[in-house]
Amino acid sequence: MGRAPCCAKEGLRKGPWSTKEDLLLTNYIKENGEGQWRNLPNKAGLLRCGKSCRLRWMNYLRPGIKRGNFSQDEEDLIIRLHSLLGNRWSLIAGRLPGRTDNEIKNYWNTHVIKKLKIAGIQPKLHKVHKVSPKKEPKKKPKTENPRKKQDKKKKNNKKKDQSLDTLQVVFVPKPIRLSSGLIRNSSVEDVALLSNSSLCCSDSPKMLPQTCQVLKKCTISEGSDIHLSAFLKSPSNIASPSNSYEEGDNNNKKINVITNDDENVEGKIKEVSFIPCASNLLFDEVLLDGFCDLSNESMLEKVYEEYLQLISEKCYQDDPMLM
DNA sequence: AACCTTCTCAACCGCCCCAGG
DNA sequence: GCCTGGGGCGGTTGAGAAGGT
Repeated sequence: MGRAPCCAKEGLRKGPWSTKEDLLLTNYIKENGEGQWRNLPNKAGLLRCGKSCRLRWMNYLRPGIKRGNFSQDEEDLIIRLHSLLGNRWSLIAGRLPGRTDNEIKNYWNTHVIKKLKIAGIQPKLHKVHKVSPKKEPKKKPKTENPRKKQDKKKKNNKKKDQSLDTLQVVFVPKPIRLSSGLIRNSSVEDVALLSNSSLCCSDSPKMLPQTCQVLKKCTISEGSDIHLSAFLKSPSNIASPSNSYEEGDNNNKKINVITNDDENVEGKIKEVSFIPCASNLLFDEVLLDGFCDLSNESMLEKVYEEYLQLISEKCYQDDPMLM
């Protein structure tokens, strides 16, 4: 049995939204708030799919949406965030107040890529490591139509492309979802990977997540609730000199930390700790391998410095929960 | 002016995660 | 543990606009 579509497709309007529809949607949300998108069209008197309503609201009608051209600062920020996060537009959008993921994605695809190419820069390839590789994708019931056929074709091409990519892929860590409470509870020295706010860290400029360059692989048992924290550069607090393997039973949490053998890690890792927390962090593996350009340490440091500066400028000002 | 090509971006689609039953 | 619905995300499309010939 297949999953029911998000809404009955028959008789629904598609395409550009009219002013009247916008008004209906805006008024309804003003009165009743966001959410319940599935039922919203009926209640609001709209002949639209719930998803379509959500998209329209999120991308255009929501208060505080910034329209128009991107400033140079915004563009720089996008480029840097993209180099760190890849195509995770929602994360990038989270750091650009008033900009939506869709807008940033469009801007990237139409403007930034072109600019980078002209400048002779090959935008970094990113591939998000799958959270649960063993999980089979859910099969949908097939009702062949031209669109579906097209999609199939696309899918096949995509598969082919991915297999080609695997040799030159840059792995990006899967974002970790943390509740705001945990962020507040964490030490100011912590460096945390957050889904909602991308890579985040303390406001202490010396606490750079330097270990990205030496941390080869973290394996966390499935279903672990963890808080990845405190990657600090400090010669006086070395976990282990060149190859670190830690296993601990912290509320049944199994932790393996393997550093890159090829790298001289001495003096770079103070601590790698995983603190159980209330949020649901479900992943098998975080790969930081290739996350940064290992061959150029100074460049790495520079990028992080810039990033941290950006975070401190943009993130903490706009995101009180991270304060 | 007419036609063709390229570009832009709003909107759609399928997939996935997560919470709740 | 499985199933289902809600919601969110990223990739892609295609109509209209802009530019070129």
